[in-house]
Amino acid sequence: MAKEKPSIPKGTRDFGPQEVAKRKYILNTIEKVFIKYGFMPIETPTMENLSTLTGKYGDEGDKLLFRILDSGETFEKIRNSKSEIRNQNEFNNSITEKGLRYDLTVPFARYVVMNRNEITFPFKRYQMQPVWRADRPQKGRYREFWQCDADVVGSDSLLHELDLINIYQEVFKCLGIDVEIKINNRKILAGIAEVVKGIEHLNTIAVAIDKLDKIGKEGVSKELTELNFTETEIATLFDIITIKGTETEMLEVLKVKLQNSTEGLIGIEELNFIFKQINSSTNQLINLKTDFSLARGLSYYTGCIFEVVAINGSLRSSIGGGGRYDNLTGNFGLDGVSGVGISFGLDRIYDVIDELKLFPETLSQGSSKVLICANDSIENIELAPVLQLLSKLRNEGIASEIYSEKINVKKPLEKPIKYASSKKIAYALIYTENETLKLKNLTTGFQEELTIEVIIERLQD
RNA sequence: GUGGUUUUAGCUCAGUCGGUUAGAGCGCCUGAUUGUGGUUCAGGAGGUCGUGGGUUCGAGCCCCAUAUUCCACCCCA
Repeated sequence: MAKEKPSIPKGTRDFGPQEVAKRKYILNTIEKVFIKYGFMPIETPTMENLSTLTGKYGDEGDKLLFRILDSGETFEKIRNSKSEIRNQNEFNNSITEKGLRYDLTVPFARYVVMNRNEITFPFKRYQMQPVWRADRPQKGRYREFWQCDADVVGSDSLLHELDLINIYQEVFKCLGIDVEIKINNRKILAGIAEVVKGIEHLNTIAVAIDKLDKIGKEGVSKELTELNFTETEIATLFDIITIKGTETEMLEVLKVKLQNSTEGLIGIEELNFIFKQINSSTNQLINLKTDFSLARGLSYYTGCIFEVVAINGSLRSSIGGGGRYDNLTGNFGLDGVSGVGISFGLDRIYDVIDELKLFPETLSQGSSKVLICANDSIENIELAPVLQLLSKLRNEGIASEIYSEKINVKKPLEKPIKYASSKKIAYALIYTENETLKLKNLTTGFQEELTIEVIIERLQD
C-alpha cells in the first residue's frame, strides 16, 4: 500500500498549542470589549443554503463561494431529470444547494429575519467564527479564516457608529497595535458620482479612485479616459478627492462641491456628526481619518464604511472593516431594518502582532506548572504516595504532571528535568522515598527542601 | 480568474557546465563530567531532491503536467 504524504488543502493551516494560545488571547480580548459594549453572542451553521449566500457579495463574491456537493442520489436525479443543462452555472446549481459561510453579516441578517419575533430591537450581537472564501491565497489571505463581528440591527442611530468606532479603538489599544481607522460614506461616493458623471457610474468611479495610491493621478485619469470619461469629468473628480485639510475643513469644502446632490449632503452630515462627537468626547486617542477613496467591495453597504489598517509592520491590507447596510434583511423579506457592523480579521491581526512581537510573554508558558520527578525508576518505587502527591497538587488547582517514561537509573533526574525544561514547565518537584520534597525552580536553578504545604503555597502565587 | 515565484535533512538554506557516494549551520540522539536541564568535548542518526511523466549513456539541475508557497493584478479580513 502506497503511503500517502500528509497534506492539508490550499489556504488552510494547522495551529499548534502556542498558536492556539495566541489566537485565544486575541479572541478573548475582542470578546471582552464586545461584551462591555452590550453585545450578545450568537453562532450560525458552517453551511448555509446557497440561495442565502448568492447575490449578496457581488459577482466577484459569488465566484468565491465554496459550494458543497449534494450527498445522496444526485447523479440519479440529474440523469433522470428531463431538463437540459446548458452551461456550467446550471450544472453547478443542479448538484449543489449548500455553501460554506462567506462572512458573518449575511447569515446574521438571515438569522434576524427568521427570529424577528423573539428579538428585541435594536439587536446587538457579536459572532466569532470561521468563514471560507475560494480566493487565491497570499500572505495574510487564507481560504479559511476567522472573523469577529459586532453588528447592531433595527436602529439607524449614528450612536452605534460611534460605539463601533470606540470598540475598534479599544480593542487595538488592548492588543498594542497602532492603527488608522479610515472612514467614508457610501452616500458621499454616490454624491461624487452624481456630480461627476451620474449615479450609474458609482462603481467605476469608486474602483478608479481606490487605485489612486497605487497608480497615481495619471494612471487613474488614463484609466478613466479609456472608460469614456471626458477631461472635465476627470478634472471635477480630482478636484473633489484631492481636498486637503482637517477633517471638518475637508467636509466643509466638500459640502460646496456636492451642493447639487442631496444624497451626498446627507453623507457629509453623517460624517460631520461622527467627527463632532468623537472630537468632543473624552476619547481623543482615536486615529480616525476620512478617506474619500475608501469604497469597500461588499455591495450591501449604504452608509458609513470603515476600514482599519495597521500603521506598523509589513501587512498593508486591512485588518478590520465594516459599515452600515440599510436593507440587508430586505433580501429575506423584512424591509425597513437598518444595520451597522464591524468585523475584525483574526488571522491578519495575528500576523501583525506576531511580526511586531507584541504577544505577551505569559502566553508561552508550559502546560503544567510543576513536574514530579521521582529519584528512582517508576517501577521500583511505591506509586501510591506519588499519586497522592499529584492529586493533592491538582486539587489545589495547580497544573501538574508526573514523568512517565523510562529513566536512566544512573542519572534518574536527567531526563525528567530535560523534559520539563523543553516543555517550559516552571518547577520540578523532586520526590525521593522516605525523604523530604525538593522544589527546583527551573528558571533560576534554585532548589530547596520544603514541606508539601509550603510547596503548594509557592506554586499558587 | 491572469502573470510570475518557491519547493533539497526536523528547521534555515548551499549545490558551479547535466557527470562518481547530495552538503553546511542550527536542532535531534548517544556517550563523557556534576545523584539535576542550558555550557563544553567526542561520536551518531536522518534526504525517493514536492509528486508523476519525459529527454539523455547519465537529471537535484533540461522539458511537460500537477500540487504547494509567496508576490503583482483582481478582490478582500
